[in-house]
Amino acid sequence: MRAVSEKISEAELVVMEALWEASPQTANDVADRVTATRDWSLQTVKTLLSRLMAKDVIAADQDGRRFLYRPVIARDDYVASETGRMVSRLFGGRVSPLVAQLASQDQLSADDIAELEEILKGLKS
Amino acid sequence: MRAVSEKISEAELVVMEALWEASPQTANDVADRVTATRDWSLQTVKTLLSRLMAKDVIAADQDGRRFLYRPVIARDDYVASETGRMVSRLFGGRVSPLVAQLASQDQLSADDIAELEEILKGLKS
DNA sequence: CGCTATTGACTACAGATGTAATCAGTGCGA
DNA sequence: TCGCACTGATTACATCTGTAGTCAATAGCG
Repeated sequence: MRAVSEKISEAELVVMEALWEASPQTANDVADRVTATRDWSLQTVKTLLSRLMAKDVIAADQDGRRFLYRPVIARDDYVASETGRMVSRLFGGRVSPLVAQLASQDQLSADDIAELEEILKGLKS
Repeated sequence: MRAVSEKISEAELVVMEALWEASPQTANDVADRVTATRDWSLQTVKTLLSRLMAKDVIAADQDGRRFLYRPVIARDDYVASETGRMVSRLFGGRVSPLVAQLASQDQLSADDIAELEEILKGLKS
């Protein structure tokens, strides 16, 4: 729904994922989640939260002397916009070359193939 | 084949695309192609060529007092690696959620669907 | 009631990126 | 032969990004 205007950097995305997993969360909660994967300091996570606030992709509600952070954009919306950008940048806006590409790289498991057939069946109805 | 190690930036990619369209080309040729889409100066294009050289993703052969630039990595390889990164970053490495995503956004044309069926048919054999 | 621990805000700083301007070498035309 | 135009190399500089350190306010403990 809401367009994702500001660019979210690689490091910022890690923080977004933590917030998409659960929200709202305090800076400490987010840092705990993030440090499960990345060796970042608490300050680093806080800086990234600030930058995400500045970019208006997350918001915070005061809770005593701390803030509870939450995403403003849905993960689905972000994924949709990123996917669209990539399809247009790399595949001239066509989707099937993308799938052809993945197929040629042997990236498709048998399960993937079965699921894709299901999806297509649904679309043809 | 050759792994795409160095990160290619947005602006650099525009120059890469020009070289993938045709190669080898002089800096001026590249600039001409690039300025069809972007309002960049010749110097900007030359800087980007230098940076791509430093990243070893293009090479240049001397031709008199100028250079003839050419890509070192194939577009297919780049596209494959970028696609893989995106699939793992956004879709947990699974391809079918990607297609499901595109389907849900009505990004799939009838032609796409037909082509996808063809691709799947080929894979099942 | 004053001190300390907690928490957000501000500052830091190097490397990447976008976007050029300027410098310097050299081959070609006058 | 000499200067200029053309071309790559070097330098410039603001912004973004990654990764923190430090400052300042304040709420709760002793």
